[in-house]
Amino acid sequence: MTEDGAAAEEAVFAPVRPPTTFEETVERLGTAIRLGLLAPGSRLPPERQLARKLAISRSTLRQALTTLTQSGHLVSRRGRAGGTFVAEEPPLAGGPGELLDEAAWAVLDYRVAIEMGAVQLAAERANAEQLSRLEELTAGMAGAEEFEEYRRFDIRFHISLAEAAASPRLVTAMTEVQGQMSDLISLIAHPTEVLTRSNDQHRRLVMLLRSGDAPGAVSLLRKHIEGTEHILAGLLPS
Amino acid sequence: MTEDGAAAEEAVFAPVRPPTTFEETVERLGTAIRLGLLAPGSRLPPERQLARKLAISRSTLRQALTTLTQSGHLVSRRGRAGGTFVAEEPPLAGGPGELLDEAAWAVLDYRVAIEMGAVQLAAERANAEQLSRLEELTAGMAGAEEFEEYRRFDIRFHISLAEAAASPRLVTAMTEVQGQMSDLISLIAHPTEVLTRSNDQHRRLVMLLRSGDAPGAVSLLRKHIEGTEHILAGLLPS
DNA sequence: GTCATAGGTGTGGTGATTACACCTTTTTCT
DNA sequence: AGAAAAAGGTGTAATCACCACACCTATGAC
Repeated sequence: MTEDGAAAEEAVFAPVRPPTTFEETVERLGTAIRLGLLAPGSRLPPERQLARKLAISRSTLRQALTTLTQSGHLVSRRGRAGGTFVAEEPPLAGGPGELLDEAAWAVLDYRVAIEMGAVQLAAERANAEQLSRLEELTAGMAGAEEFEEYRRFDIRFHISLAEAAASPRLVTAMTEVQGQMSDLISLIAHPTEVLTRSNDQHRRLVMLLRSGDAPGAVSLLRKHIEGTEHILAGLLPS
Repeated sequence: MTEDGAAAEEAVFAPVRPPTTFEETVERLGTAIRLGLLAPGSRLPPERQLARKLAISRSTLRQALTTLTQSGHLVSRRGRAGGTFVAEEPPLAGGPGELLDEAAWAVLDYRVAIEMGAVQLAAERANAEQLSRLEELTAGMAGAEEFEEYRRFDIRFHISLAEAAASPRLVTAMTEVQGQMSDLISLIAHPTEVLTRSNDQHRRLVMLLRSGDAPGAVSLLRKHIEGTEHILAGLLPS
């Protein structure tokens, strides 16, 4: 009883490795692009202005921009009407034979938490406008013809869920989760039947949110997530 | 529709400010001590060894240890049987008139997510041993005579929940959440009736986990958390 | 054709972090 | 008593990330 679980002790003495500002910035912008939060072709704010928003020096920001330019996420044009633009066809997931270590799979548990929390709070707080937006996104998924298009709507749907929860912190967490998920998602096939069924769940979820049925919404969401988990379970490395 | 919610955009361009290694280390160890994860009087590993575990240089670790020593969390003794020890009576919360800005309250939403996720997964995965430990902790709370003692058991209960979910990432997140919560908790009074009622919920929660009733457990937990939230709601700064 | 607005470049300085060598204190063992 | 061992305590120099700032270059709008 005086003994704590081993997991807690491990967490305390686990390696400390804060990311550098440069790394964080690449991660932030790169994720936003890969998730389609920054639309292809759209223009970023001018460097000096963006540096101020991010509260970092222009030099560091430029390091990040250079990295993302070299990786094909961004293109920059000089001159008066120039600027830094999101590439028309940004690279989607990591490289082709990307290594997926055990750590990558740990997101799944974290995802359960973030999504459940978002849905619970959305059921309590979402306003009509936010619910309409969620509905629009399900319509978008229904009309999508390629998986990539579907996936972009799907990502926005889940992030919008966090927005409907009116919690900036959950929006950040959800963005992070979706970014890490996309590596895993790219591993699996997506027959249209699966997508259709998945989108049915999205629609029913919105209905439950409309009626304020938090337990129902949470329970449905858990099932929704389990779908992905079961498919991925067959691919586990260990 | 091409417009994204404003919250997402804000999250992308929000200030980037990664903590330093020194700050992270103080935070980690300090939180562990304040939460009672490192018991008063217990001994930390020798500096060189701890530095290796944390994957940082001894110099940086020593900066953190010095800070925590000056703040009264640690004491160090020299000589062969010396070492660095957790103080017998470490300072609990932040200073007396600690400033609680709006940011401090954002934890509450994040807490909802982490706790709900932990409970859901615990209902799915917890083994008998872990459930017994949770029960022991409720017994500890029942027998506690001072609030501080109760609170220590309470913290361990919630962290053990995350351990029962078998998710290291949730353990880390839960530890972080509990650490940030403790500033808020210290703001409110705790009559014994409230604590008793709260612990009743703990016990019922364990029962639901035993029976594998995830929806029931999650729903109860949400109510459990709401209790704290409602009390705190009256103290909001804005 | 000029000027405003953008990206591109270079310099120097500061603070965080590291590696490494060495000192001091205290217990334990012979 | 004396030596060895194990711990914390100290100092130094190198490196790296980040920043502020000044300046150059390209180019579209008027």
